[in-house]
Amino acid sequence: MNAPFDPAAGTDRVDLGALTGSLGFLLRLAQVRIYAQFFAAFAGTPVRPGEFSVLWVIDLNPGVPQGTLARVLAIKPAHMTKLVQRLVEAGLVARETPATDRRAVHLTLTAAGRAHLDRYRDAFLAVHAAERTGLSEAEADELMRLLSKLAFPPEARPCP
Amino acid sequence: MNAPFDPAAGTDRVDLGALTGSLGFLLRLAQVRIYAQFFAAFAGTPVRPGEFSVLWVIDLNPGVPQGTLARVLAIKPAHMTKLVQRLVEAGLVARETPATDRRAVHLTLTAAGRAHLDRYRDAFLAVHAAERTGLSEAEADELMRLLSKLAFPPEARPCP
DNA sequence: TATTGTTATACTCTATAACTATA
DNA sequence: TATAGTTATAGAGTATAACAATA
Repeated sequence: MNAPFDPAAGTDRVDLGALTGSLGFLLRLAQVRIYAQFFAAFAGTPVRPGEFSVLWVIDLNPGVPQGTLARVLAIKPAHMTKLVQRLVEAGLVARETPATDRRAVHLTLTAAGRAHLDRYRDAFLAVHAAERTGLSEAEADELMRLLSKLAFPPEARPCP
Repeated sequence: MNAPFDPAAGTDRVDLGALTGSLGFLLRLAQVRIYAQFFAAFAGTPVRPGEFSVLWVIDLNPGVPQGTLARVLAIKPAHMTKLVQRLVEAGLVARETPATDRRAVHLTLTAAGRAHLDRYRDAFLAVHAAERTGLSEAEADELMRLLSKLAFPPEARPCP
C-alpha cells in the first residue's frame, strides 16, 4: 500500500513515482516554467511567443504561404487564420493573393512589422539565454540538440 | 535582405533562423509531437494526460490536499477544481473534508479509480517509452535528466 | 489577516467539421 | 477531386479577480 500523505513531512513533499520518468510529463512541466520566465520578461509588452515566432519566420521567408507557416510552426490552420488576422489588424503583416494561385495567401511584414521585430529581437534572444537557469552552457546546448531531434523528425527537418 | 520564399525549393523548406536555438520554441514543438503520440496511442479511451497524472499522484499519496496537488503538477487551482469535479463525477476520486482543517479538501481514489489506473498503467508507461522516437536510450535518459533540472528547480524538487 | 477552495469571466490554443473558391 | 483558406463550435487550459469559509 502507498503511504498516506503526511502534511508534517514538509510542504508539498509528494511522491510522483514513475511520473518523473515520463517524457511527456517532464516536457509539460519544463515548458510551464520556461513560459513563465518568458511572460515575466515580456510583461507590459505586446510580445507573445506564438505571434513573435510567426513574425520572425515571415521576416526570414517573405511571401511564405500561410498554410506552410502553419505546418512548420505546428499551428492549426484555423488558429493561424485568427492569429494572422490579429497581426494584420495591428498593421504588422500584409496579406497578398498571388495571381498564380488565387486560393493562396502569401505573407510579408510591413515596415511596422519589421520595426516591431527589430525592437524586441534582442530581448527575445536574451530571454532564451537567461532561460537556461540551472543548466550549464554545455547542458543547455545538449538539451536543445536532443529537443531538436524530437521537434524535427526526419520528414519535418528545416533547411539549414 | 532575406531571400523571398521559394516554393520550388521543396515543400515547406522554410528558414527558421535563430528560432531553432530558442529553448521555448523547441520545448513547444517537442511537446506538440510527444502529445500527438500520446493522443494517438490513447485514441478511443478516456485517458487524458492531465487527468491521468492527477489519478497517479493521488494513488501514490492518498489523502493529498487538492491545493498541494495543484502546486506539484503546476495546474492552476481554478482548473484543478473543475478537473477534480470531473473525476468525482466519473466515480474515480473521493473528496473528504478533514475535521482538523475544514477549509481543505483531501483526495483519495475510489475502487473504480484504482481499477482505472491499473487498467491503463502499463500503456501509460509504454507510450512514454515509445515516445523516445529517434533517440537512443542514453539520449532519452539524458534528455529526461536535463528536463528534470528545468521542471524541478531546487525549491520545487520532489522527494525521492 | 492569511489560507483553501470555489465561482466567474475572458482569453489562448486545440480539434473538428462544414464551407468557399479556386485548382 | 483535391487544396488553401475561412468560419463556426466545442473544449482544454490559463490568468485573474472576487468570494466564502476557515484558520
